Parts: sequence; C-alpha cells; structure tokens
Amino acid sequence: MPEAPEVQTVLSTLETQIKNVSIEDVLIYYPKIIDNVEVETFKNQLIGQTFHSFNRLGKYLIFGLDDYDLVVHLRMEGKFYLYNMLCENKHIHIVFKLNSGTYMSYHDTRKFGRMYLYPKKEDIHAYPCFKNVGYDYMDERVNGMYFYTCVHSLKRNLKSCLLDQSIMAGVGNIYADEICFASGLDPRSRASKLSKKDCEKIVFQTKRILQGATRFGGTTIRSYTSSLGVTGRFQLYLNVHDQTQCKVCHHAIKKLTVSQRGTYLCPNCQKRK
DNA sequence: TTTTTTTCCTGACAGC
DNA sequence: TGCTGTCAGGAAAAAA
Repeated sequence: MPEAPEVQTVLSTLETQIKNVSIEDVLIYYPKIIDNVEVETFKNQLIGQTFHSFNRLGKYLIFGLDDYDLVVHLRMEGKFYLYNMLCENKHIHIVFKLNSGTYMSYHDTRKFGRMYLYPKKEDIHAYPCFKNVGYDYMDERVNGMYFYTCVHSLKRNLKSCLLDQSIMAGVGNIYADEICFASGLDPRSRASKLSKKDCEKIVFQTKRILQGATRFGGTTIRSYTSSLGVTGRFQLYLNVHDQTQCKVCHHAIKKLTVSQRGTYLCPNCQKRK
C-alpha cells in the first residue's frame, strides 16, 4: 500500500530508467484503470510522447510528457514493472511500449489504481483529480498552525484527519499510526481537543517519519514479488504498526478499528484527548 | 454542511 | 479437498 515515501521511491527509480524515453504504443487490457478519458484518446495522445519530469503530489505520481501530464494513483497494490519483452499476466492491465526496447507494465491485483491524462497546465492543482487534494505533507505551508486551523473545529478523530488528503496529502494508514505514536497521542483523540502544541508535534513528526521512510525506500509490509523500487526497509523501524509489543515501554500493542481502518497503538505511551 | 457507510476488487486465510 | 465467509484498504459516491 504505497504512501508518499513509496511513491517517491517508485518515481526516483523510474526517473533513472525512463527519463527521455518515448512511448511507442499503449496496450490496455482493463480500461477502468483510465479514469478521465476514453481508452482510444488515452492511447492516441500518449503515443509519441516522451517522459521528461517525475513529480509527486501526496500519493499521486505525475509524469510530465511533452504536451500532457500523466497522473497515476497506485492505491493499494498498483506497481510498475519494466520488462524486456511483452509479458502476459492477468494482473497486468496496461503496458507502455517504449522506444528503449522495454515494456513498462502496470500491475494491480485489486484493480483499484487509477490513471488520468491532462493537457499540460502551469498549475497542477487545476486538474480535477486533485480537487480534494490539499498541500503535500512536505509543502512549506504545512506547519503546526496550518494543521491546527484545519482541524480544531472538526468533530472527527485524529486518525481520520491524518488520512484526510485534503488537509495534508501523502499520509496513509501505516504512517498515520506511527505519527500518532511519535506524537504521544491516541488516534481516537478528538481533533477539536488538540492544542496548537499538539499540532506542532504532529506536523513535525509527520515530516520526520515520512522523510525518514523515504530515505529507506519506504515500507514493505506484505512481501509480494518485489515491485520496481518499492522493496523498502522502513518496516524494520516501525514502532507500532503491525507490532505486538511497544519498543519503548514493552507494553502490549493494541489493535483496533478507527475510522474503518486497522489501527495499532500503545495504550501506555499514547494519551487520549 | 459534515460525518459515516458503502462500493470497488481479489487473494489470503479461517472454519466447516 | 473444496466450499463459503470474512477481511484488508484509498478514495469516491452515496447515505445519514
């Protein structure tokens, strides 16, 4: 389940392999992955385009081509593989045939991923797929005061705010648990009860944890076949998610459901507000 | 308006 | 072995 650090790792890897490479053909086996244009339009507009830039907004990958931006969301299990030949597999839904002789294949077991194609615009926030996406967690405008302003009047719990991409984009289920732990806060805490100081801590820990995870190539929880660039090592440094005992106080880690998400916390280290 | 629930998908796994 | 049922999860859509 790629979150910002995994997405960044995939992008960095792809940049070294397909920068300045052009698309010769696009094979589409499962059209529903393509969200905003018709299959034929998607295919025709992409043929002849060259990959130039590799950017990220939250969990979205943004491939800058000559005339278009190709936006991809991997959701839970989307992956890119590069092959030297055309591979058939029931989980490969889209293949980009490249002029470098390689086939960039989009693999997605649960078919939840989505792709969007837009004629290039100066302001990427103008793309409809980003209408509910706020600032990236790394954006300098994201600070404690910003987070406090966003959440202090909400009746929801802290975890749902961390997962809300319109507030701060890039955090997913695994890192949300880690952020709560590092901030000493129970994920069920009411957002409206968080102080400005709590919010400072939350934003600080978010940036620290996600940047740290990015340096380790992200987190690989369930080891499927190692996908391109996402066999991270950060799972070795997780403090609560998927753990049974707290690494700090040795108390048993509790697993429960918060905002319909599997959630791990240390009842001893994390205070509920 | 805001919050919660359902939907999309398939593989893994539990229980019979 | 083979069947049925449940679960996981990001985000959009639907319902409350």
